Amino acid sequence: MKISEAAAVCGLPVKTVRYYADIGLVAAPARGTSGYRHYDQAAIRKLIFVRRARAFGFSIDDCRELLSLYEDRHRSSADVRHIALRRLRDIEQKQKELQSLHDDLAHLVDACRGDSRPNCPIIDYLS
Amino acid sequence: MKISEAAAVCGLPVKTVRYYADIGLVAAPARGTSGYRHYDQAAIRKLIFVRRARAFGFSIDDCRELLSLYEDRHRSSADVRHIALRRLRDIEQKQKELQSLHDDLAHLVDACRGDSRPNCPIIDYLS
DNA sequence: CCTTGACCTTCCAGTTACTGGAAAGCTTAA
DNA sequence: TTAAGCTTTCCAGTAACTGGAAGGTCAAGG
Repeated sequence: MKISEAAAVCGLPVKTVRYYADIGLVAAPARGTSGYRHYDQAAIRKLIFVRRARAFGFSIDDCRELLSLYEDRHRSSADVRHIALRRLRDIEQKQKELQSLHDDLAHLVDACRGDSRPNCPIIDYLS
Repeated sequence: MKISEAAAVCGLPVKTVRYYADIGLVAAPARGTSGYRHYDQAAIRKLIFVRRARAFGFSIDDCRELLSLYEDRHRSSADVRHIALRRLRDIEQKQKELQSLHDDLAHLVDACRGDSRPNCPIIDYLS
């Protein structure tokens, strides 16, 4: 499979697939005489795996670790769980931050008349 | 006030204050013969304003608009409110995304035994 | 056989909002 | 005077791509 077909099958942009090859995340297994990258089923599976992991917000480095665990028949599920739990804590942290931002900002937006006059609690708060 | 004092007063890193000057967000009002930047009270107030706006997650470009509204005695509060509402919608969007990420990931982490065996619902989900 | 268009390659630059660090100039206290 | 501690500019790096240019490859149609 050439890169555009592989990308289409995996649901990733071609540029991204090439980028993943460049950084050694998911290498193309072979190159023909043309110099074109060729992707086999194993590479396709890895690309899909990475797409799903990225959708959870795992970093590229996390994806590297997850991929190597994915490939490792003797992995401990504890290692996988550890990475996932770390990401979960990150998400929860961000949720808390967003929640207070949201509440504060919503309060200000609510208090602002939003008319043609200059008086504005939002500006007041930031001043 | 030289830059390090201004930065300390505003609660910003020196590097950031210099960066804001470079990109024309908050310019230093004057330079002495030494070439040092000097900050007056108006500049200090702008820096603090920007710090607070950034804490709400407003982009640098948003900060530019907010600053110019802050400076404009003839502003309409509607313009301020519009920018804030846009940011609020962004926050809400992100909250929704994080919520579903959280739920899905929490479910998987919960289902994973986290022991020394390779069996792992997290890996299964990503495969 | 030639050309055309679609594909592929590499490489460079830009994105966001800083941050770190090097090399050199200024200031001030001892 | 000299050394510490400020300041300056400039360059590079961060995360994870994305856009675009210049040029090589391939398959089909005339």
